[in-house]
Amino acid sequence: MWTIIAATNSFSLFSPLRTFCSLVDVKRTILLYGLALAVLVFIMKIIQYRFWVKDLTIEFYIGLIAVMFTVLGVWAGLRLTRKKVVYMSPEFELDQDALNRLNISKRELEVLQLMAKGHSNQEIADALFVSLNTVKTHLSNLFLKLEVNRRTQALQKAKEHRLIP
Amino acid sequence: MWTIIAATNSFSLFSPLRTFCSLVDVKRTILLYGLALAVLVFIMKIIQYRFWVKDLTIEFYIGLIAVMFTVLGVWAGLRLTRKKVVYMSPEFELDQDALNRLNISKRELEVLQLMAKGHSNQEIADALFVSLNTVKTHLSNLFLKLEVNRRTQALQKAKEHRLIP
DNA sequence: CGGAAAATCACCCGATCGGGTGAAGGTCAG
DNA sequence: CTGACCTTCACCCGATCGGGTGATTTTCCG
Repeated sequence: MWTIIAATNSFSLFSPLRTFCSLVDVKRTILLYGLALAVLVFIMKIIQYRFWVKDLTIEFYIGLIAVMFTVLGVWAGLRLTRKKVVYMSPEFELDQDALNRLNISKRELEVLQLMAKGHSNQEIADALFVSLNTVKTHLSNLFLKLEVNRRTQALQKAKEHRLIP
Repeated sequence: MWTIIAATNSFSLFSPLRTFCSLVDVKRTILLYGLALAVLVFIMKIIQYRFWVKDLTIEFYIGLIAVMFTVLGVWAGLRLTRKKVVYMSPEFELDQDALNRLNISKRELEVLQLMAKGHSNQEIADALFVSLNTVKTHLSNLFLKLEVNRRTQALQKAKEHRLIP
């Protein structure tokens, strides 16, 4: 669970990694379903032989199976659709036109995205393996292109232009 | 389905109304579970008498019930937690619960909202007719309550808590 | 009424940010 | 090849921000 969230945070730009995580989810779900069936049969055997009961009512079986698979269904359903919760803004798509219109370079966009996450200039520099001065230069150019003079204003404008979620 | 979404959208501030909706949801879920059980028994009867089969294998029963209640579980789970999905809608509404939970005062919220618009501390002070020091105090308290130490991080957190759009 | 919480303001200090200038190397189209 | 553009980095300096402490007044609830 934590790894999934972390991965989503760190690599939200990489769809291949996201697909990989989903596959793992499905696999785990299938495995757990099999496990549940086995447990179910095991419980029935225990009940039958442990208490010398040969014929439990059909209603009991139905109830047992129903409860178990309802729980499993709820769990699986939530797990397989948890993406929607994590991604918070489902239908965000980078406005490529705005990028061209404002002449914002690839590197500047990266800095912008990290800034939007609340990182300081030093943290951005560390994340991109460049010096603090470089980040400041990129940000200065960004502020010029966005026609702002504060990072919070930049975030506002960038959101309006659909450059960040 | 659509009515539920509409209701959740329109009245997300009114806990009583939301509770009412939830109760309706639960009631409907219980009703549908009963219905499912009835349908299940009905299907079994049909299978037994329609095809002149007296003793279906226990595995068949298990499979049938499992599939049915898995589907039902997924459905119920998604339905009862659909709130999270609804929250993603673009329309913004202040989360009053979060305000109380985080102990954020009215004045602090005003400062937060102005900060979110990209204003500097001095501009916020001018807008609220208070001194720069006051704004700084409010922001310090906000940062404590939001557990951040930068205004951009505060914006992130505030957005997560649905305190700002 | 009394106390808790909120709102207001002040001062200090170090860290960060914003703005300006300059420069070196790489890429790529004309 | 050459010029435009991107990327990288450096230095400087003033403004702003963040954090801490302390204080007074106002508001509001028990």
